[in-house]
Amino acid sequence: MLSKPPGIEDIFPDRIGRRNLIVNAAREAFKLYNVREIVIPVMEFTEVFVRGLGNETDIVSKEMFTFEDRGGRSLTLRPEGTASVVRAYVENGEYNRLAMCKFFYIGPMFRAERPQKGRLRQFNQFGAEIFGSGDPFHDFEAIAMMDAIAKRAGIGDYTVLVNSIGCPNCRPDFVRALTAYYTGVKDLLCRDCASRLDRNPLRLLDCKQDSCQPLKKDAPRTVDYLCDECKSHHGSVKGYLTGGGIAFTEDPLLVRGLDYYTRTTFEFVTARLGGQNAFAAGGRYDNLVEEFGGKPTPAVGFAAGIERMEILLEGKEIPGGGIDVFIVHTGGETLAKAVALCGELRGAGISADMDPGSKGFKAQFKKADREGAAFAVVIGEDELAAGTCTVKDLKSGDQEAVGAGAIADFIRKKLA
RNA sequence: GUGGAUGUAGUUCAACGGUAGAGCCAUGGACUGUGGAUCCAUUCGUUGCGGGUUCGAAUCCCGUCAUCCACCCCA
Repeated sequence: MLSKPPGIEDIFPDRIGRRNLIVNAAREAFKLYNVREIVIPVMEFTEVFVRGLGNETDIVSKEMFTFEDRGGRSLTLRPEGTASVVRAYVENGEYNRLAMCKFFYIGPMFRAERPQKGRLRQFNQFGAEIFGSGDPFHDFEAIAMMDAIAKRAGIGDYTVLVNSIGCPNCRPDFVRALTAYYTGVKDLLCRDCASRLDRNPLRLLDCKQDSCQPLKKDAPRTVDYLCDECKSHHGSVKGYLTGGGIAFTEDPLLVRGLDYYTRTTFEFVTARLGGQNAFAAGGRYDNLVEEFGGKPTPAVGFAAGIERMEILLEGKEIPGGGIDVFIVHTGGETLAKAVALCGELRGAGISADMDPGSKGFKAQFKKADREGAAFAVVIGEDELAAGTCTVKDLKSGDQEAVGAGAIADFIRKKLA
């Protein structure tokens, strides 16, 4: 039997209701926040991600699906959305000359990781990017937007973590202090942290090893090293959040794995995702547009994992999914009538289905029930003779005869 | 990339080295024209795959693949 590659899944109808709930919540919120959809390519020249995310990041150095096209150019299946949106924005003269643009995207991302709970090789994200403003209001807006989406989707018990990792002016000071501190306690570090010290010192703060936890207590804090501008920016973001009624927790240990972030970083975390704890995250990236060859343009954005949000919605009743009408017949001439009625109802905007095979009433009603039909419409010998149909409300069990020509209207009224 | 666990019917799981089974689902019947409840019946398998040990392997061993979980990393 043929099978799918590891970490890639088929999503059958039973999961679609839950996904739509999430995606619709996102679309509604984006509309409310005046954020417009952009469809970005599923693959880019590899350079887009190398330049965008940073050569040293894990994503770029070992998690990308990269291959050569027929012309020998290196292409990569997108591991995230921001780099593509920035590339598209910079490349498109019509949009990048506007003072401000807000975009959102929805679609699959690809990372060659070992799959586990909440972590797939092909997974879906939606995300938003706000270009053209360095104002802390927009940092707030990004967080508030994601918060609104989570709430609309019905996700509870999560925490919003917020931090500032400074800018190119003040971050080097912090990294220097951090490196100095951890070099001093080098012997106490776990294996992974020893390599982080060289590779990516910021991530030392993110270590989950028990033995490394005590070391964090005295480690330098990002917020203590911020320059005046970053400090005031950070303060304003927090002020907006408090004013906007968004509960958040300051987390000086929050650093992100991508190189492009500046100043604000944030994560939406929960304890219900196993080894993974974030279902959405983002931050400010004021230098990326310029990095991509655009004019200096501050920006802020976030991305959310749809499958992770799905996990948080598990066990929740998702309404809907049933059809309006299932048509029951006895074959022969009644089958012809049933087919005609089925087409008529569908044409009238009423969802309808039937089984053309010759089955007993019982089997057909069973099927109507399983399909979640609101009504069963019976066309049998009796109805044929009388020129009527029997309409049964499957919830109440009530049924009544309705003239054959008036079914669509009758159903429509009942559904309203 | 590292580590651990697990692979048996559509699904959830049983079966001491000795005939592969049950619940759920599905299909049909009880109910000749009425679903959800109940009862009854029926269908369903190369025991993931490949080797090995054995008179005999779902069971033990080796390999492999897959899944899950954790690390790493990230949404």
